[in-house]
Amino acid sequence: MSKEERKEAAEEAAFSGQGPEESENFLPRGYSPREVEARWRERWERNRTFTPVAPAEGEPFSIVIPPPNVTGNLHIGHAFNLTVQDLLCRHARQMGRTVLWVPGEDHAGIATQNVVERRLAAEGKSRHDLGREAFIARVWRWKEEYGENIRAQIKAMGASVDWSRERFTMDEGLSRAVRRVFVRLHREGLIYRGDYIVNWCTRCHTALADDEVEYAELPGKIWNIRYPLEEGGFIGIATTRPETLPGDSAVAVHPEDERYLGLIGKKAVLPLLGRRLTILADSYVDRSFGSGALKVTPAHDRNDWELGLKHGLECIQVIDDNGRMKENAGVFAGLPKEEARKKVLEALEEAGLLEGEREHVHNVGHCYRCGEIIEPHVSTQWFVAVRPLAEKARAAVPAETRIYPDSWSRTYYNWMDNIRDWCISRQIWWGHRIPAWTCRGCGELIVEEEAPAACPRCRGKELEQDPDVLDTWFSSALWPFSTLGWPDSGGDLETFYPTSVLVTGFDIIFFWVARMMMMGLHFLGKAPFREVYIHALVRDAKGDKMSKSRGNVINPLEMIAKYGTDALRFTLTAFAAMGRDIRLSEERIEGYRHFVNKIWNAARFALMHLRDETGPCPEKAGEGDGGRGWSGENPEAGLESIPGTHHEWILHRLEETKRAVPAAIREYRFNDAAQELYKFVWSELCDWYLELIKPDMQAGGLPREQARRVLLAVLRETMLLLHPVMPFVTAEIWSALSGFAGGVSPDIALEPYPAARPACIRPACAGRMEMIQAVITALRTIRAELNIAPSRALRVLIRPADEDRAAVLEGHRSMLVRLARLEELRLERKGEAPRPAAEQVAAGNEIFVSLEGVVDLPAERARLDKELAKLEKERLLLQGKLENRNYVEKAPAELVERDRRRVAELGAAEEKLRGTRQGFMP
RNA sequence: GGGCAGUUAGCUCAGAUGGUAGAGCACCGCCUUCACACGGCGGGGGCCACAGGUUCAAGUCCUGUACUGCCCACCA
Repeated sequence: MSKEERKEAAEEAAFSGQGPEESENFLPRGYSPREVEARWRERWERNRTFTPVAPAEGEPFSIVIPPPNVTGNLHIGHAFNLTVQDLLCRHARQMGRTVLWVPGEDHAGIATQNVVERRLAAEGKSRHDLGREAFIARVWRWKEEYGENIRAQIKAMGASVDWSRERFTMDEGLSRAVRRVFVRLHREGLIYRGDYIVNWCTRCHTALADDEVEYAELPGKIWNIRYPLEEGGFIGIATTRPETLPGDSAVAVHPEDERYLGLIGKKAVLPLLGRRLTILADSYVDRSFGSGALKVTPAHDRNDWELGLKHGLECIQVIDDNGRMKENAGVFAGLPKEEARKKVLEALEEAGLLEGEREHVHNVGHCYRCGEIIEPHVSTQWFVAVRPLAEKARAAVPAETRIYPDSWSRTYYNWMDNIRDWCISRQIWWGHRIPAWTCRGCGELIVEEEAPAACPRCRGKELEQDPDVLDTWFSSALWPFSTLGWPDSGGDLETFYPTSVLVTGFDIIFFWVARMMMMGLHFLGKAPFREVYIHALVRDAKGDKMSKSRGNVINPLEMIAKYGTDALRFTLTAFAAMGRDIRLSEERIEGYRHFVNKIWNAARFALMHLRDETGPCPEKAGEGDGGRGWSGENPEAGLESIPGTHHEWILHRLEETKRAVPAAIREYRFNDAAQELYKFVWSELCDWYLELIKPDMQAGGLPREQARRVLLAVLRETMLLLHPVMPFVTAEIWSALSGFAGGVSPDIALEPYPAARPACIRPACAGRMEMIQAVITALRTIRAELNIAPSRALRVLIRPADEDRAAVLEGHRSMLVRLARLEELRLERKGEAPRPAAEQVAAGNEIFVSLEGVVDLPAERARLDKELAKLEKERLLLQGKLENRNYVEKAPAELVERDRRRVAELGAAEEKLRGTRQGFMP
């Protein structure tokens, strides 16, 4: 049977549940995440496991979920985000804190509206065919229909959120909060309405905030155009947008530009239209770019708008909100702007005013929702004057809120320092309608939380509500307190605000984090989070940012289906230290699925041995109805006094891991936590400890009882350590183990973090174990490199380095014999080496493996040469160091001493090996 | 233009307070050892981008260079 065939056969057996062990054990042979996860999800939900009960003493722990788009799909970024939050929540629960994790969804104004509009378009209709009310009703239906989708996906990740507190940005409570905030800011003069040049999407037909515009470099052209001067001659102007020419209201040059000094204050004539344009001076103009003269079009360029304000220029709109030329564009009226560009150029050409063109790459803004090129557009919009809010928000970091990693603080400050007023009105229908009404009678503007019955000034009844809705981020900005009940006080708001930590990607630091800080501080007087953890952004295969609407999302559900949620979560956790740019590879998830399976099988092994044929055993996995002790005694008591280096060692390592993991989590070093766990479980518990107790298990009697007690304790606590990262497999195993541990809770999610056992911290013992491991590894290496069949037992002489080591090795004779497969082991400090023999030095001990009957002299000679070279290289390196007087004098004495000992050891080892090699010469 | 990251094994990436380089996958050899072939044991593979500097000692600190990526601003 080939390797492949065997693999297939094994998979088949596991899949069909027909594995050879099936009837012998109560955990199936292979871990099948699908079934286990469904069962625990259902159970946690049914039992409301994650609804916090009355706050215990001590500080509660709370997180509000970054709300995903209600009709969106979970992408890998969400999966990562959720994993981190869930890890923190589950860990905090273990630490005894009252934990609230609030779930919810965002109405995602433009994105959701776009989706529904696309649907309509497929039916050949537009939103205008339905009318506002019917359209909104349709979006709500869509939301009801598809909202369950994202909810199920959050559940699939194992997120321990409290579903009884789920919120939606458009639900009644949150909408009330939105109106309250709007009205209050308006009364405080921090919300105002005005004309402004905004980023306009001619397709979405709405204004966009600056950070909703995405820039992309596109090849374009710069045209040089001659503007005739009133007094004769020309002035050369460079432009990338000739179609805006009809909207020019001035020409600008640099005040110190010698070429144009004489022209300042004079007039130029606008080509094709003949309007007189003042030539003004402003230091904004870059003398070195183009001709150094600039046409000023306040209505269609951000910078020109600023210039226009400064110099009191006329603002002439020539492109309408659909991207077509208006009537005042003369002969170009009615043309789409792209057409107009061609026509303008043709006309200039004809008039002999086009001097030339050249290639030019420039950054063009695009709508982050639909990708359409953004048109600067002057219109009446609502704004938040954010300066006063931003000052407070800036000062709160790091005093009130610490940002991790700290480097992001700088980005945060930078943004706060350069902040511009926030345009919050959007010309769409899906969202929070702006609570402002205009009186038809007297024109009074009324801003109220609820629709007023009549105009307070003229008593008129004809009031018209502002048609616009608020930027989605406006309601998002209130999320940390609106979800906790604000504007009502008390309750959750009192208990859980400020929240403990916000977990989010850096891509929405400005959109969201900064604004939550501003609103939280302004309305509650406290920053909304004590800490902000900024994690890496998961990008798609090409390294592009994934976004809700761009459609380049990767579906983690596929990964879950293939490898299980725990494998995905562990992978993401192991990734979580990289500052940025995560590109998730499927192979890696697959690799960690092996880890999950390894854990599962370690548990199967334990259960097999824990089953005491003289005592009770649980009936079934997953139900854990045992409740009876497995051998009468409290299995946890007196672990530290169980003799046996292997027991002491694993308990010692367990204690170290128990300390290291929370330390890493506290500092958001999730990858370190994952690595620590991985190494402990696989390389130590499975590779060594489980092998070491097999003889104990076979021996029966007291050794077996002792091994079982240690194994049970270690495995249970290991499950607790793993649980925040891998909730499902640990819950299942915990439940299966619970029958052996004296009637404890079968739900690991409610278990406290294991208490430290100071008596089990024994570094000296760990050192002994490591020495034995080194000897065993040396023996295995000899076997492997000399191609000695695994079935062949070895005859070995070990010359221990000293009496201490001799005693330790003697004390673990059976361990050595078993794990290195020996048939004879002599431990003699002066023992005579067998000839021929393979030799190796491990931890100072000289090891000889008799090669009688397995002679492969050339192989052994080659091996010895390799070994010698390795030793010599290391020795020379260290000797070089020690010959350096500076090193010897300045480095810590213990380090120098260590190196000296090592050199001596190496020298001795080399000498021994050389001696042996002599014997191998042909 | 300004700022910030990254550059470590074939690939994807870890390497906190400076002390002889690690993981996963891939690769090579042996093994159907009674938890696991999603496994076991062993192995090969890296002058840690480059150039200087600080230090007894630098992947790790400093300066500069070269690529790559991101963020912010934007030049008509």
